[in-house]
Amino acid sequence: MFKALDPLLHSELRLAVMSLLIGVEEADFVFLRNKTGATAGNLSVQLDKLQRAGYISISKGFNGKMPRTTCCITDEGRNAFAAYVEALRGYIGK
Amino acid sequence: MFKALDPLLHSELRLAVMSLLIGVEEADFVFLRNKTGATAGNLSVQLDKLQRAGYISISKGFNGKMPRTTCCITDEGRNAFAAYVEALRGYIGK
DNA sequence: TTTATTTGGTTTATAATATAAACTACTTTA
DNA sequence: TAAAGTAGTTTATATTATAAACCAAATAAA
Repeated sequence: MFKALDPLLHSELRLAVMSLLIGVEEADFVFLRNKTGATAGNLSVQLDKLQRAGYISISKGFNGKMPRTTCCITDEGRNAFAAYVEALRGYIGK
Repeated sequence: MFKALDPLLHSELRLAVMSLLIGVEEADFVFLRNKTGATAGNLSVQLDKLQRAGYISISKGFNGKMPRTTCCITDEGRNAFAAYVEALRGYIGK
């Protein structure tokens, strides 16, 4: 009845990030920060966790002279997100 | 887009408890422990938090000679649960 | 030109949380 | 009456989330 909820996704900010990334090809740090309203520090930490989990890939480059961190959801991330949503339904119905 | 998720409900065990309570008149400690698979200690702590938040009411009595803790969701709890589910939809779609 | 200020982050210290282990109090069984 | 079980609570610990502090480079202002 109550399947375990992936603790990596059961986190407000990480879930928001995954939710954003699932709908796009890729997204950069500033975009994610703006959309989520998170502080840069918090976002940095949570992106790192998602990357370590293999749920997203992060690449660093430059936009002109400014640094640019780009994130992209992985297949593993997509699957984990789908499984999380499915598990959640056991808690919230529908 | 991403509404804040009530931290009191964004917790696996507390959410499971609320999910159970929303469907019944009342439920006792042992029932909740069995259904959620939680340890008694963890359940005790989380029920206390839900009560302090006003999301459930707890009454203590006896079943014959054995102690019996009965829980019941409050209107506030119902509303909070509904709001939480609604907010979640902003993250997981549908 | 040097001195703020802004941008795009990371590191780290702290507070909050979740959880199990240890404990209490009582009952039932052998 | 000793041991085991029931129904919990308390508390110690590990994990987490978060913001504050920091860093390096770019740009704007004096």
